[in-house]
Amino acid sequence: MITTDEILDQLEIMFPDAHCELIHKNPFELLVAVVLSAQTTDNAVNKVTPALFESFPDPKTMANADIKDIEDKIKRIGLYRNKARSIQNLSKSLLTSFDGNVPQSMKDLTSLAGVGRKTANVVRSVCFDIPSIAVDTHVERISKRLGLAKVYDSVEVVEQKLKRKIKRERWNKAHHLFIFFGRYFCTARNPQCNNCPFQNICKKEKLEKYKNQNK
DNA sequence: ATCCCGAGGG
DNA sequence: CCCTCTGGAT
Repeated sequence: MITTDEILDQLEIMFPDAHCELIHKNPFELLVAVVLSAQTTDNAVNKVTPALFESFPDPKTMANADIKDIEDKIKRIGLYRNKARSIQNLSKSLLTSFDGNVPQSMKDLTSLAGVGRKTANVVRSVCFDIPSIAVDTHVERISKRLGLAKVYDSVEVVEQKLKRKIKRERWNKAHHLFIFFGRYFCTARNPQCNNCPFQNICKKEKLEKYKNQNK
């Protein structure tokens, strides 16, 4: 039976430069980019953020902007009304509660508009190098296909199981390895099962059977 | 459980 | 056409 460490070793070989692909120059920009990335490809986010940050480079300008100007800048990605409201309100909170800085604690981060546990984990990991496992659509799917979590586990349970099975010093890298594997190889539709090194342990069929039952 | 919500791929 | 994209708030 393959160990979790061996899975990660294999993924390191396949994706030696797995990293955060959201363009950002500072914690504020990453925070906003991650909020924008909900249910949206990071490629799409990277197309709108340069112009967005040129107009609104910091919490103060973002907080004082006309909401419609923010909406126009991000219209091409989905859920743009909610996201515009979130990043403006989040910017206001950064000014009033955190002296204009992005906080580091889970509690403070998730107090911000549009910031849930997944977004907070990404910011903590990438900006502050705090060991974290952010469970998004890719990490959830990969974890279940590789049998690291049960098909019926919630994202919270998936996070707990990954943290238990993966050495703490590998958490941050493991997250991006799963993202790259899920984004470029073990995709939701038409994954490259033919040349996959994990065929013998894959729970893909089981996961799909479970999902079909519950709809 | 539902809504938000455009763009790109198959 | 249908599915998916680094979810969160109600």
